[in-house]
Amino acid sequence: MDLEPGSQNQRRTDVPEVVVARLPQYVRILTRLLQEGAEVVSSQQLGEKLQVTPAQIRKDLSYFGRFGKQGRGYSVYHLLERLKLILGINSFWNVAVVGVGRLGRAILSYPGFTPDGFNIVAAFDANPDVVGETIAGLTVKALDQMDDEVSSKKISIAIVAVPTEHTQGVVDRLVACGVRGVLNYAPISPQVRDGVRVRNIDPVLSLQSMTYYLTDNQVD
Amino acid sequence: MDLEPGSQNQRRTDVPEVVVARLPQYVRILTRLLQEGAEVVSSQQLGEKLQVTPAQIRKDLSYFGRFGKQGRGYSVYHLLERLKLILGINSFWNVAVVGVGRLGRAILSYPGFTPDGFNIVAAFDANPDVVGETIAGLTVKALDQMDDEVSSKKISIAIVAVPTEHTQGVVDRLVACGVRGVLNYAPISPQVRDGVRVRNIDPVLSLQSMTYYLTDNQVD
DNA sequence: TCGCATTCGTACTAATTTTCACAAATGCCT
DNA sequence: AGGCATTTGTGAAAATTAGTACGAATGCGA
Repeated sequence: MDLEPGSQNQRRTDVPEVVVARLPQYVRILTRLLQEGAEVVSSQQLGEKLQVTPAQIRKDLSYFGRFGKQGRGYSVYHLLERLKLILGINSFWNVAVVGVGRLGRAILSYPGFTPDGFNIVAAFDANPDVVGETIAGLTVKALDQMDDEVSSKKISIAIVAVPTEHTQGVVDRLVACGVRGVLNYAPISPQVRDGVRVRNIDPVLSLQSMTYYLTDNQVD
Repeated sequence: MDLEPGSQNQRRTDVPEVVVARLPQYVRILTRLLQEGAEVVSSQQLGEKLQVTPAQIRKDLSYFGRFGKQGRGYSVYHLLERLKLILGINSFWNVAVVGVGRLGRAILSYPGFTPDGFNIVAAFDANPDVVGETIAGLTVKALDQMDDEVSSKKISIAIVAVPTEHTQGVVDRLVACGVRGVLNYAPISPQVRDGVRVRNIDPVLSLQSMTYYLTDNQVD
């Protein structure tokens, strides 16, 4: 079996990260189109909604296979299913939230994770005053229960919202427990071993790259 | 006056966005180095801390001028000052938060914006029950007071944390009031006219591009 | 059934971004 | 003062990413 481009068995490392990063956006639009009752969509229409060229969409999809029909476009339903499969979001992921301060509580109460298949099934905090509290139907556990819970509840992703100075330590413990993906809210970039993935949510960095374009000495 | 590369008067539109997006990270590291008492840093050292190549750092900086000394490196203090000036974060920005639900409250209480020069000076919400409430020292105002407040308090950036279906409308109103930068927390990408900048904070998209690499049929 | 308007998938080309590699400074050490 | 180990800034090369353009399907309507 070989791995020519366009094969469903495309080696995953051959796909540029930028392409992978666009797929969830395609999923978003397709989900909405499906709800609206659309059966077929062209790369042209998709491109308009996403502000990218139709060619880029076709190219992106071609890394994974041939999902369209000439003269017609893509089946909204089938393309959506395939993309979910490719991204691994066709089934649920169990997620732990670590750090139940103000931000952690907002995350636990945020209704946007579950509909997209991310089930928050555990919450941890280092503060004994918080441990035992129930938030959004979950009882907060102590950090030393992480290992047990991660195993028993098959948690592979953690959302980390702890103070900056504790973040690397918490991430290390999570990785030691078997967590393979981390969504970090602290303003640092935790280091992890190969095979573990980190995404950072850092609003200040976003603002700072925006102010560049808002200063007066700009041209555009 | 011409605009050869490396000039401090480099046309801002000639600088790739990826480069601009890296500058705030340089600022982060330099700030820490300054606190730690470092006086000089080489692109080599900077690169190690940021996991990028020294060449990339030198190239990035060269878009804006020549800040280093051969054989020595960069003055931490001076490079930091220059980068802050370039990014427009050498002085304060007044920021409004729109949407005072759970997420908005977490944002209002988040202590990370102020030290980096983003002063939250106003909060708005559509819900009359919330208007008048005081959170983190700010009294929540009604949406129709936005225009007055944005003018009188010289607000140029808004953080929007309202329900998805109201987001585009709120952003439109903000832009009409004169806001030129928007940090949006809803899972859509609001459309704005030229000259207005948007950054989206979307944890679900981050998770979905991560699960791709966590699924079993991967290679790396 | 045939022609035609669409639209995909992809080879090729263009643009962008990163990395390499080296001349030119710099300042430390003897 | 001179040599040497460093390290910058930058052209040129390499790698990556995006866009063009066209042959091959597809299915609708006459």
